[in-house]
Parts: sequence; structure tokens; C-alpha cells
Amino acid sequence: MTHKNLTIKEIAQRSGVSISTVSRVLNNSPSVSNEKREKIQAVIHENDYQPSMVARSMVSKRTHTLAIIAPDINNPYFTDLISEIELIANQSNYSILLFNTMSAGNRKVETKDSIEISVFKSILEKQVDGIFILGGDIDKEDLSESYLTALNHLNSIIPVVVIGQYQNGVNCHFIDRNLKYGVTLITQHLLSLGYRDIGFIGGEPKIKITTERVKAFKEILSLYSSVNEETIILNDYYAKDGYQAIKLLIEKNILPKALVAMNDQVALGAFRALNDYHLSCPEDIAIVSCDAFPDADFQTPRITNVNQHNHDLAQVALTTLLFYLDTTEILPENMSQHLPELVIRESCGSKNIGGLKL
Amino acid sequence: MTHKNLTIKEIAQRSGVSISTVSRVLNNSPSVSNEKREKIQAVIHENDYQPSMVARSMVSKRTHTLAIIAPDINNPYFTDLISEIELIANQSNYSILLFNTMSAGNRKVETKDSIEISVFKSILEKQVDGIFILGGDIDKEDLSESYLTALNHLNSIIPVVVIGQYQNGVNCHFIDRNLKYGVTLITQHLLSLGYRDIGFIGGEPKIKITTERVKAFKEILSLYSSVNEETIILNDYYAKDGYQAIKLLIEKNILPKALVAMNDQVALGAFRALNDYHLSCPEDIAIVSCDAFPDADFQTPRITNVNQHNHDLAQVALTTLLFYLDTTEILPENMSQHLPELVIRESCGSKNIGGLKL
DNA sequence: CACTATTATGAAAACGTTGTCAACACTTTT
DNA sequence: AAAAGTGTTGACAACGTTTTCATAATAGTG
Repeated sequence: MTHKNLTIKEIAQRSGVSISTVSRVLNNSPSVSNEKREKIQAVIHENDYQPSMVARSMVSKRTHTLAIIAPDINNPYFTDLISEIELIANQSNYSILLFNTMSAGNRKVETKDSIEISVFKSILEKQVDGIFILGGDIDKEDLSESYLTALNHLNSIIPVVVIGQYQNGVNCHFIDRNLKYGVTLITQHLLSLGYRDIGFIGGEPKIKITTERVKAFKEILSLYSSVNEETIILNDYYAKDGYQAIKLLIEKNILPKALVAMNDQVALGAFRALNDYHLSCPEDIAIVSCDAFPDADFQTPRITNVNQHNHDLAQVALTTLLFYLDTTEILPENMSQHLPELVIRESCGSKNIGGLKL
Repeated sequence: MTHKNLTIKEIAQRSGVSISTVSRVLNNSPSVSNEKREKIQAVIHENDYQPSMVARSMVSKRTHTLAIIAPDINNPYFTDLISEIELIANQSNYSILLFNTMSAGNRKVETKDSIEISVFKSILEKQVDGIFILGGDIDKEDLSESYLTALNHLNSIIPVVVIGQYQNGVNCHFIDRNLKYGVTLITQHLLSLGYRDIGFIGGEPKIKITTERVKAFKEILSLYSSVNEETIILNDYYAKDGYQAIKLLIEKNILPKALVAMNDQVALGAFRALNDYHLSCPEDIAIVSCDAFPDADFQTPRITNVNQHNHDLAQVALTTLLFYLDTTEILPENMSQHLPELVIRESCGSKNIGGLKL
């Protein structure tokens, strides 16, 4: 803390030129004599001079910073997205301002005034160039009026890209997650293995990700079998919830032959509960998941799941946002993204049952 | 993007006062007549006016932003720290600029010029008020000369707090992790259960976290038994590495009776490998871990491990950094933090062996 | 050789705040 | 009644850049 960064003025003085000329070499303007350019560059280098982004932002109106709003950065789904966005953003010379709204996860906070709305204020203050919303309030089926106005106001000043399901009345750009396709894929896999008695576990009830998936699940299941509402247990997205779901099904004595879990964590919790009741997957029950997390291939049993290609999602989101940064007012067509991909491992019991066809 | 944020000038005009007066109400200066204050506040509210942090930073030299440099935000250890730091920082009105250096993890990048050094430059540019380094290059046993100068230069301008082991020649403030204590604790537990043939798996070889732990492991083990270097397998911090380690030990036919794993992920990978060889934990071998990750209690077997109380670490780190922000030049005494805590579950086999004492 | 392009340079305004200072209108003190 | 204090207010400099504009120096043209 003894040192301080020099200013362009001091660089100019030490190089014996004007501020303007230094600015020119900083911005690679061609109209500077080689002699002075070299001298200036030498001085810059000697003093480890870094131009102040703050001052630059002052005039350019750009902070080269993007905000990410995520509800729970301890959840692998979000960190996967965040790390991918961060990577690509850095390559395009943008930094990431991270806001963890804690509106999901172990340490979830319930307040009457949404944390997210107050986060919007901070973001406005910070004058980021663009904003990603990865989940949280935006996923609720019943958006509050105040949240909606706050979000639309935000979006009217700074472009917002939401990774999630489209919501009526929200003006932001949505990157759709193709939620239905993934569940359909994996439920179909269970069906094609011969399972008919299939339930669904995990996911918060009034959240779009959950409701959309459950809806798609019921649709496909009802084509081949009947839906038993009792074996659809919605609580939350974590291991404890898979555990609780299994416990409930067993206690009520309605454990089905197969289950679709919201994600790998829920599946993990389910495995644990089964073990505690001396049952095992896939012998006694098949369990698959809609959302792959990093260690699926190391769990016992290895989890049959759907790889949602979140990396790819992040890429599309960033491209979209960068687009809006420059070319205001024009809407791009939906960009391509990889479709969810079924990854067959052990927990579906495909090895045991062995390819019954539909 | 149709709207734009007003400036203080426009607020002043619409309120019929000078810029200075508006600035006074923004900063709660007492010397403003009630009449004008109310008028101005009304105008501010009507227009959703947010003062520009950029302009404020320009004059105050403070951005109210802290940077976090982490090597792999897909690793629960880091997200745990990040989310805790973010939470407390927000409460103190600081925002978090996140830099993921990808110097660890699945997508690790190797370059001749350290990514971290280039991150230092971005950070300098952004003029954050303080910096956290959570891991990465700083943990290397042999720090490169260029990294060291870059880091010390950075720290001479912006205060840096490192969560990690002290390094000679680095001037930053270090928050020590008490690494030794945790391994000692858990190794002692194995010893007290009667195990003598104990190995160690996981962790990158030339990284301080690893070397410190292995050293402590050897120290305590050698008091009661002999150390077999062959059963110490250092590769990396992830599930694949636990898997690989077990595979190696089995192939060389030197699988010990118990293993200390670097962290829960390594343990998970080890469980998986055992299963593939039709062995099981803890019946055939006990496996415990030095670093707890969220789902330890849902794995099969439930993992006996050490809770390092990382939350607490984050708290200390933030307090330290905030201290340096205001009171330059003075060193605070080490703040208290929770000691690592042994959590006995199943994977140590304590239930089977049942309390042999040392 | 005068006249116009072209290139290199610096002065000064602008960005949106805060902070210092002076000025004004009142009170209060002497 | 003059002096001194107190509470409100606005003008203006400052923060570190970029950008616009004018100008000086050089080269190219008829």
C-alpha cells in the first residue's frame, strides 16, 4: 500500500509529451511518431502504469463488466454456468460481478422485500454493461408485481439475459433451456426398458423448472401408462430432498419401480435412503436424473442422466448479451444450442432388464 | 434500453436547486432545509435515480468492489468460500468481482505466462479496493520469480489477503488454514480405531496444501506405525484421482487397511473404484477425508471427515481485508477461527471395529 | 514557389460525482 | 448597532480518462 498507480498526466510529464499523445498510444492510434511512441511505451512499462478503468468508464459509458445474478452458487448447476460465462467473458475482455441472492439452497433466506430487487439497485449503481440472471425469483410461477416492474425497469436501462423459462410480461431476452426435451428423453428411456410404474422426485413445487418438467413427464408417461400423482413428490433440489422423498414413498408403501429425479443430487439422496432401508438401485428400483452434475460417473450406482450441456447454454447467453450491448433495439433469432443428451449408465438398470422395446 | 439513468445535474434542475444541494441530500448532509430535502427526495424517487458509482469512484478513489481470485469455481471448497465472502461483503456494501483462473480443476489450463499474472493486471485496471486470493499459483511450492514480483507489486497498491499457507517472500496477509491439525485429527482417529497400515491419496504433489498435509500425516503416523511411501499417492483433488489411486494400489497389490483422502471427492472416487473391484468400504478398507464437501452425509458409505469450517475462514478473511482498507500500515493480530472438527460417520468403519484404543 | 493535403501534436471540454470555499440571510452576542 | 456566529446555498475545481478541435510542421501538387 505504499505505492500508487501513476496517472496519464504523470506518464505524459515523464515522457515529455502531452496527455493526448499518451492517450493515443494507449489506444493504438496510428498518428503518433515512432520516436514518441517508443519513449512513451518505455515510460509506461517502467512504471507498471495501468490506465484507470474508472476514468475510462466515465467517458466511454462502458464499464466492461457484466453482472451475474445467481440464487445459490454452491449448486453445481449454477457454478457450471458461472464458470463458463466467466471464461468466455474474460476472453472478450469483460469482468464478472457476482451476486449471490441466496434465494435457493441450504442457506436460503426468506424476506418480504426480495433480495433480488435490492440487488438490482446495486447493479444499476455499478453501471455494469449487461446482466445475466441464472435463476431465483425469475423462475417462480407467480412473479410478484414489484419484482416484475423492478426487472423491467432494470432491463430498460441495462440489457438483461435470463437463462430460464419464458415468463409473460418480462421484457428480457430469455435463453430457453429445453427443459421438456430432457425429461421426455429420460422418461422414454425408462419406458423403453419396460418400466411402467414411474414416479418423479425433487424440485421446488411452484418453480417453473419443476412444473415444466413434471408436466412433460406426465405427458410422456400417460401415453404408455398411467400417472400416479402420489408418486410425484416435489420438495427441493438437494440431496436431502431425494432422501426425504424416498423415505416418504417407503413409509406410505407406494415405492414405484422407477423414479425420475430432478437432478443428480436428488438422485444421490435417494440412493442413500434406499440403502438405509436395505433396498438397492437399480435392483429394487431404477432412478435416473434430469440434470447431470460433475460426479455422476463416480456415484454408486453410476447415474443415468441427461447432460443438459450447460456450457453451451452459457456460450449462447454471452453471445446474446454481447450482441445487445452494441446493436441495441434489434432482436436476434434464437441461436443454436446443443440438445440435452441422454447418458446411460447404471442407475436405470438397463443392464439388468436388458432392452425390452416399447 | 430505451430509458437511461438521469444524472445529478438533471435531478438538480428538476428540483430547482444546485447540484451541490442534491449531492448533500444524497450523502445525508444535515445542512439542507427540510423543504428542499423533501422536494429533492421526491424527484429522486420519481425518476428512479441512482447515483453513478463510476463518478463517485472517480473522486472517492474507492470502487466498493473486492476481487476474488479462485482457481476453480466448480470445486465446492472454493464456492463455499466465495459464497460466504460474497454474503458478508454485500452486508458491508461491497460487491464481488470474480476471477476464475482455471489453474485447477477439470478444465485446467497450462500456459507459460501465468493466467494469474494477467488477472492481476485486469484487477489493477478495475481499481478494486481489495483482493482475495483463494488458491492457485500461490499454493505452489516453487513460486516463479515473475509471479512473486507481480503479486508483491499488486499488494503494494491494493491490499491482498490470501487464504492459504504462508509463503516466504510474499508480503500479503495470509489467513492460515490450520491444515496440519485436520489431518492429524483424522489420522489419529484411524489410529485409535486400531488401524496401522494407513496410506494417503489425492492432492497435487507440489502444492502446499498437499505437502503440508502429507507431512503432518507422516509425522503422526510414524509415532505409532511405519510410513509406507508406496501407499502415498498424490495426483489431484478430484474424484477421478481417488479412483485412479485405488486402481493403482490394487494393481500393485499394496492396498492398505485404511486411507486418508485429500477431500470428499477423492474419497468418492475411491469408493467407486473399490466397488468396481468388488471390495467395499469400510469392510475391506477404511477411507476418511480431510476436507468436508456438502454431500458427505449422503454418500455410501457416509464419509467420516474433517469439517474445516470454511465459512468461518471467509469471515476472518473479510474482516482482515476490510481492516486493511481503512487503517493502512498497521498489522492486526491473528483473529480467532474455529478449529477443524472431526465428524465421525461410516467410512472409517468405527462401527465395525468398535473403539480399539491407542 | 505558393497552395493544398497530410501528419503529428497539444489545449481544452466533457463525463457525473464530491468537496472546498465564499456568499448570503438570519440570529445571537457584545 | 456593530460584530460574530449559524444555517443554507451555489460556483467551481478536482478526479483520470477520451475526444474534438485547432495548429504547427511536413510533404506533395500544379
